[in-house]
Amino acid sequence: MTTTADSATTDPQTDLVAQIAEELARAFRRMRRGEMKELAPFGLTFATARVLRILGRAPEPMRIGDLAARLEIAPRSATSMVDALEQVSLAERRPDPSDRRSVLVVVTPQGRELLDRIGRTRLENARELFGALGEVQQGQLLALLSALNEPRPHHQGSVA
Amino acid sequence: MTTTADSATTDPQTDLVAQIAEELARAFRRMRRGEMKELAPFGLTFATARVLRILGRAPEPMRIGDLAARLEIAPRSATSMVDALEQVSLAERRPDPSDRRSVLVVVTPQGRELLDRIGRTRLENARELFGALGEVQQGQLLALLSALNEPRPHHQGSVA
DNA sequence: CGAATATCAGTGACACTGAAATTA
DNA sequence: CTAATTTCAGTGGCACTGATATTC
Repeated sequence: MTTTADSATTDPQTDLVAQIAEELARAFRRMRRGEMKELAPFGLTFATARVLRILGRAPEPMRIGDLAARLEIAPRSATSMVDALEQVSLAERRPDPSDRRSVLVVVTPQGRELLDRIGRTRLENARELFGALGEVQQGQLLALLSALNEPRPHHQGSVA
Repeated sequence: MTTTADSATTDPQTDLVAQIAEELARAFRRMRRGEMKELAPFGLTFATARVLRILGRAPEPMRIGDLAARLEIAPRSATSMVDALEQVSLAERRPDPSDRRSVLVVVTPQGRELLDRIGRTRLENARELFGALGEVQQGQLLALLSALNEPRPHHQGSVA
């Protein structure tokens, strides 16, 4: 398997993954651009809205480190995200009673309210983008993307 | 509207499109991060590599404006991209003989050479990511993403 | 003249790393 | 003391807008 193509530029397999990469990037950019425009009036960006959603879905206040892990970004970056949310009163830091090194982040009532609103906005935006697909196709797309993102056995970890 | 918004609403029912959006973003970030690491040694970034590929595929030298349109970015941004490529001698500006307002961008021999190399690198990276899918599934994914990106008439109201 | 083309200047978004402070 | 957690400081990537030549 993995018929390692010698003629990389003419291999159909090559073109396939390369094309997927292109289309994936394009879809993401379009989605991001659209959402940025929708969210701006609410004082949110694409990234901060995502953070707010994640915080809102969390069953309990999250620590910065956990948030970073969930977002797949560096802890320092999570700090800045929380800064941004706190600055517009959509989230708040609280001391963690069980560990004074930690900080717990909670969504404020305003944050809850906004989440509800942007949930609908986002939905329309997403429908605009994904509306080209029928429901069955949407399901397929979700399944395929989820499969991509699923952690799977890897050789040679990038352990430093 | 989640009036009974209790804590543990992970809501697997949160709209299909919302989940697609999440997975799409995740896949993009993973891809981007992986490629950035691969490309850095060559003095390229995710975006400049894309520009170089597009220039390399063009049958003839591209004008900045056309490049911007192809990239779906502002002309001013395309200028910066070309700056970056020119700075590392992978592309060059040329006067457009037919219009002195315009600039034509061409890939240098070094650029060609590098394109060939990163083509292979990129392939490995993409296989790493998309390898979770079989060839048939890859084809499906490409078809679905392409359908998303296809320009289509605006519509109000949804299928449901 | 108005329109198109590219560039200059400044900014915003979002991620990174490395170093420091606090606490376990 | 070592390790974990967060934050500070600085930087890199990549896009944007508005203003400014230059040329059509």
